[in-house]
Amino acid sequence: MDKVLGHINCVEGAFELKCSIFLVNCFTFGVQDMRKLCGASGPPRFRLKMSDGQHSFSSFLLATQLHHLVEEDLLVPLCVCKLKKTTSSTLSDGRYGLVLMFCSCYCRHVVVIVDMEVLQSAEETGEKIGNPVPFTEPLMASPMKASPMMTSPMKASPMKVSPIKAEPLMASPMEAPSMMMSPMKASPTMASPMKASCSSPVSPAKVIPIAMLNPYQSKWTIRARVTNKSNIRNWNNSRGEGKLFSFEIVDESGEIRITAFNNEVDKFFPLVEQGKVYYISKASLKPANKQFMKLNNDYEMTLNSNSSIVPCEDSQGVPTMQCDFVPIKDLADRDNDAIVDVIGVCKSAEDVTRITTRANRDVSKRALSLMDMTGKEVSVTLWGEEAEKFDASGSPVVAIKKARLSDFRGKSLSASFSSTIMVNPDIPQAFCLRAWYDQGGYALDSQSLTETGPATGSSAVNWKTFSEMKKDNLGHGEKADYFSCVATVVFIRKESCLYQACPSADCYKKVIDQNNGMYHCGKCNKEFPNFKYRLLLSANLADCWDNQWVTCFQETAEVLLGCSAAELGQLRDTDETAFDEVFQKANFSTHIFKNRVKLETYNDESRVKVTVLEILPVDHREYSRNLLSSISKLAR
DNA sequence: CCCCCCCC
Repeated sequence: MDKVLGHINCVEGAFELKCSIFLVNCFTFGVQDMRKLCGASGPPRFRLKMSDGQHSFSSFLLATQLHHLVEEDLLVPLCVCKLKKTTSSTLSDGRYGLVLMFCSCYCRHVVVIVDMEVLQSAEETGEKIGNPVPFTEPLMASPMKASPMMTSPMKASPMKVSPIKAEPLMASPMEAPSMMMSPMKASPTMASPMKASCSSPVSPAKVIPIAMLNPYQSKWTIRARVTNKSNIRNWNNSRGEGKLFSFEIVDESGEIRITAFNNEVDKFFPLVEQGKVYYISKASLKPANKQFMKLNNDYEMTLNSNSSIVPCEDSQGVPTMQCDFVPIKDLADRDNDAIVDVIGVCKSAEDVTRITTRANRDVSKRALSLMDMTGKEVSVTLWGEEAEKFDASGSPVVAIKKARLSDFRGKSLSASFSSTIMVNPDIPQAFCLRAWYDQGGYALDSQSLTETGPATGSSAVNWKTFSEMKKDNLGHGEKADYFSCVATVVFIRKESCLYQACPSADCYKKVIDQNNGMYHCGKCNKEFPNFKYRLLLSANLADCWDNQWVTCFQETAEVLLGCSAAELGQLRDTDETAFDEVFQKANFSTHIFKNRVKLETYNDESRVKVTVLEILPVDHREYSRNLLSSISKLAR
C-alpha cells in the first residue's frame, strides 16, 4: 500500500506532498455547490478529497484545464492518480471566497492540481484502500513562514514555448519529491510587490494562483506571464468611444484575459511585454462574456486606476507559453474551425495585399506556406500588422498558437486576433525543424493540404444545385456558407436595379434627393450637387432542378448585364429601348455563379439570402464535371 | 466600457 500511494505531510508550516500518487475518494465540492457559492455565473470548480491510504485530505482543487478528466468520466471516485504538477496555496483569513469554499475543514492549505494522470481506473481499484483518517495540519502561529505560493515542478511539461525571447528553457526538471521547492525559495514572491507598487502601507496581498481568483475577494496578487498582447484599438459606438488593449496571462494554475481602457492604456501599454512575468494586483474581476471567450477562465480582468502591474525578475516556476503542436499532416483529419497550434518552416510567402472585408474594413493579409517533417505543407494567412511585418527571408521556422483551421481550398489556417505568431522561437521543436530542413528537408517534394491557384480543378469548389443548397440548409449556421453553381438567368427585376449613391470615392450610401439640386448622404453627413449610380440587382436563377432569387451588387451586376452602372443609369434616363435591351440580352444567359448564403432575419421573419460574389463564364469541361457531380450525388 | 476573428 505504502508503495502505491503517496504520503501527505506538513513540514515547518509548509504543506508538502511527499509523493505524488493518490486515491481519489470523492468530490467534496461539485459543480452545483460551487455555483451556489459564487452565483449563477460562477465557474464550475472541482474540489477533491484524496487519500494516501493512511490519511485523507480534502482540499485539492482541480485546475480548469483538467476539467476534461471529469467530463470524460476518467477522474472518478476510487481511481488512482499521479499528481504530476501541483501548486500549493495558503489561505489567510481575509480571503472570504476561499475560506467559504474550504470552510468544511480547518486546513489552511489548498493544493491546486495543475497536471495529473489517472493511473488506474475505479473499476480496477474496486474498493477503498486502507482506512485513512482525515489529515490535520498543525496550526501555524506565524504566517511569515508559510509560503504564499509554492510550485512543485514534479515534471517539466513537455512543451514550453517562450513567445519572444529565450527564457532558459525547461530549467532542469526536478524529479524527486524531496527536491520540491522550499518555502524559502518561494518567499521573494511576497516581498517584491510590496516594495515595487509604492502603494499605501497596507499589508501586501498574497500571491495566489489565477485559478483561485474570484470577484468576492479583492486583496490578492497574482504572478503570471504575458502570453499574448494586442495592439491598441479604438472603439466608437452608441455607448461612447475610447481606446483599449488587452493581454492574456498564464501561471501554473490557469489563464485569464486582462483589458485596459483609456488612461490605463497610456499607463500600462508600454510596460506590458509579451513573454514577461509580472505581479498584478488590484484589478477588477467580472464574469467573462462567453460569447467572446477563448481562454479557459470564467472571469476576466479589467485594469482600473488603482491597479498595479510590477515586473517580476524571477520568473521561475511561471510557465512559458504551452503549445500542443499538431503535425501538419494531421490537420487533414481535424474539423473545420478547430483551433490548433502549428509549427513549420516557412517555405514560401505571398506578398502582402490589402483587402476590404464585408464589414468594409481595410486590412492587410499575407499567406505563408508552412511545412513540417510530415512532408506536408499548409497555407496560413496572417492579418494586419503581422502580415505587414512578416519577413520570409531565410525560410524561418514559424510557430503559431491558436490558429484557426478552415476547409477553404482543402485545409488552410488563419491567424486571428487571439493567435500568437512566433518566428524562430527558441524551442526544441524549432531547432529540430531547422536542422531537418537544412539537412535535406528543403528538397522534399512536399504536398500542400491547401489547394493553390485558380485552375487546380473542381475539388476545392463547393458545387451545389439550388435544391442541394436548400436540402443541406446552407446558411443556417453561425457563419455564412459559400457555394458555386451553374445556373441560367430567368428573370431580372429592372425597376429597382439602380440607386443614386453618394459620390464620395468609398461611400456607397444611398443619397436623399433634396429636390433642390442637392443630394444628402447620411453616412458622410454632407450634401453633394451630384450622385453616382450603383447597381443592386435582384435576379432569379434556375438550374436543372430548382430556382432561386439572388442579389448581385455593383461588380457582379455589371458582369451579368455586360454594362457599367453609369452607362445603365444614362440609358435609363435617355434611351428606354436600349435600357430594356440590356436586360433582354442578359436574360437566359448561363454562367458559373459563386455565392454566399446566409439566413437573415427581419422582423421575426427568417429567409435565406443568396449574394452573388463572382460570375464566371461557363467552362464546358467544368460544367460537365458539375453536372456529373450533381447527378452522382442525386443517385446516392 | 471591447468583442474585430477578416479575403479568396
